[in-house]
Amino acid sequence: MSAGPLDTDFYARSVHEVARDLIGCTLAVNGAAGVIVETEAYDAGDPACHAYVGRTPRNEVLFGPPGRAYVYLSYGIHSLLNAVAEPEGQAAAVLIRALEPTEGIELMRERRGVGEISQLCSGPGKLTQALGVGLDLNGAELTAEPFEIVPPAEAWDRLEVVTSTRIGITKAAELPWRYCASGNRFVSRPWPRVRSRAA
DNA sequence: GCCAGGATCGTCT
DNA sequence: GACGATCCTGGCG
Repeated sequence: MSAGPLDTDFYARSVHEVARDLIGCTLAVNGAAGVIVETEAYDAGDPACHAYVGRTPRNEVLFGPPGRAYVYLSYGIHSLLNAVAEPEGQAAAVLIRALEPTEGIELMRERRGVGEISQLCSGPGKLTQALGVGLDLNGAELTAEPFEIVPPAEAWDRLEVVTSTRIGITKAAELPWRYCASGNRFVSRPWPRVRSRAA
């Protein structure tokens, strides 16, 4: 694939394609980097998408041009990082849920306060802390500093990506819009919890 | 190992 | 005034 970073056209496609193709890409920011191993897609007609209720000051970045970062505060504690997708006017985004750490490991350890590598970026709230990504980056372009997102060295075709239901939401939770690098041990959870007893 | 509960605050009703 | 696209801790088996 191309050697350079991803450009805006990459993001101006179906959010599901973008979510799938981000798997295997390397995300670098603020002196640390990792390979994206888990994402989730949220599209405009999706009740779980923040844009579903219409345009508000909080979610306006979702309605803007693709290739920007949508960062918001979750549970009053965690910053969650999304990549805005689809052409401008189509409010959709990909939640980055987990990374396999590759560079700046020590810096991530300091920011996270934990030593175990598998605990540095194995969750949407964890990876933003490890990368030093906060609300100040909401609306920033993912195609420019301080972000750099580059495609995998190997062709996308050679990466095995599995899909499953999304995690941590109550609305439209049954939609299979979670994408994971198959067999990767740095995902937030190997597989969604299966309900052991039927209601 | 698994699960229940609490932390904490911006956003919307 | 209620509710999260989460994470961590503590209790129990």
